[in-house]
Amino acid sequence: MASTKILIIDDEQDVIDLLSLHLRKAGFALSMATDGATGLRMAREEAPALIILDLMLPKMPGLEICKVLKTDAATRDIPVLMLTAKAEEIDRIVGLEFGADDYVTKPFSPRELVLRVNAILRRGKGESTEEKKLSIGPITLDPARHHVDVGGKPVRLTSVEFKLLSMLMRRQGRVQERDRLLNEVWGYESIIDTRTVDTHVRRLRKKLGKAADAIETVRGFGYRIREAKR
Amino acid sequence: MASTKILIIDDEQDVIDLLSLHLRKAGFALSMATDGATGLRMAREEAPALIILDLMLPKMPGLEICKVLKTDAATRDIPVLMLTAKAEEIDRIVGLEFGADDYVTKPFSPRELVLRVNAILRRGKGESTEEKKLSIGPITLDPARHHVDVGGKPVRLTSVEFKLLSMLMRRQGRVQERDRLLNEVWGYESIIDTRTVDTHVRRLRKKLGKAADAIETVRGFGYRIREAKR
DNA sequence: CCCGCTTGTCAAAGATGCGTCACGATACGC
DNA sequence: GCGTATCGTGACGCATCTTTGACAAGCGGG
Repeated sequence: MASTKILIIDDEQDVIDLLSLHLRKAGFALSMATDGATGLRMAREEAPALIILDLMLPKMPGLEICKVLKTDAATRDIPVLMLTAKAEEIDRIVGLEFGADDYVTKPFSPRELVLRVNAILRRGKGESTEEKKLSIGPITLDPARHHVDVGGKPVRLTSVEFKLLSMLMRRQGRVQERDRLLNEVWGYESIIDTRTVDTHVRRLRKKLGKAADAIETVRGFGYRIREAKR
Repeated sequence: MASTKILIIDDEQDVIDLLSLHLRKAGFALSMATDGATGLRMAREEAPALIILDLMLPKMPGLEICKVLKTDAATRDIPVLMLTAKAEEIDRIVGLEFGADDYVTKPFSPRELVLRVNAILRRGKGESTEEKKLSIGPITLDPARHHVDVGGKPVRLTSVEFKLLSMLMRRQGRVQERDRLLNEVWGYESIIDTRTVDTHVRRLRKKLGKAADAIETVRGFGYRIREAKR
């Protein structure tokens, strides 16, 4: 990995130190900015491969910066990884579509962060793993538009249901055990009951209607989605 | 799940008891150390898959231990899960970051702890040791998707049957005696009747249909699976 | 401020798998 | 060929896991 450059925009020195440590260890080159204006300038000038952006910044809010980044042609294609304080903010980011490519909630585990960074960069190289529509049987899922339909008819899913379904579809055929789903769908901080997964699976099945049986129960392990038939 | 080893470094007996109880129940093998020096030694000698480290230790502070662990080449790659007493310390830990991979604040919920442990271990495995498909004769077994088929046709196996089959297939050609099967399929120290193995082998054969004879009985010893013919 | 939607929790009901047993079948030693 | 040890088979009750429906708290919108 020939030193991919990452730009960090954050005002807290602790966080910067932490990020630096682990990202350096992972073999990345770094730039830092402690305020939004500087961050934007550096993004344009240095053309980093990825930007890590704190949602809470003095003066200019992170979302605003993200918006600008995604508007400017020079920086539009640079993936943005958001740092957010609370899990609740996640939905707003995803929902309002400010263009962030991923997010990590504070406090985060360093390992998780590096993993995400790598994942995003890999995505960029692979040229469209993320934006691609997924479809299995009659179910079609469009990540970009947060949209799902079954047999051509649109289905309204809630945030959790959507994440759950897209997670299952991305890993189609492979069994996802409950706690894994918890970690990936509900995020790093969750301490919720694993039985809750069942409830949401049930709601999903209900909404999927005739395609409900696409989600198979693997007793003693978890759930998986039926393989696409060829 | 063949007994992954976890090292606990903590001086409070209560905490150790609590951790032991739940981690054992979750199927892990454990080692314990009540002080830092011993902990470090054991980490080097036993090469555990994960270390749970209390931040507050007599004599040597947890952070110091973490630092040493992350410096030593022999232990550098072992993930560390920190136990911290107060939420306020989180920021300091994150800020100072001596390389811990995750942390849990006391008092912690057992469920949360086990969840985190599993999550960390999964991460380590995820990228590197991608589970390989196994196939012998007409039988194909895919660990990732919990799927088996015989001559192209899928076969529905239950949890125990699946584990039993994959164990036999991993050790193809070699005879597996009952006790051994009991230990690996049913987990640590199982107290079930050895005849039970027969029952499950029978069920397996039944489900495998025409490929049933792939499992050979070795009278007086146990079972083995036929070598792959080429 | 109220209302509806979303979401996590819980308990009861339902489904499935698992371990055990008894008995018949088979292999092995003599 | 006989007896004994070992293995295969089918049935059965219990335990566990999953499903289901209902409920309440939280949040946002009108």
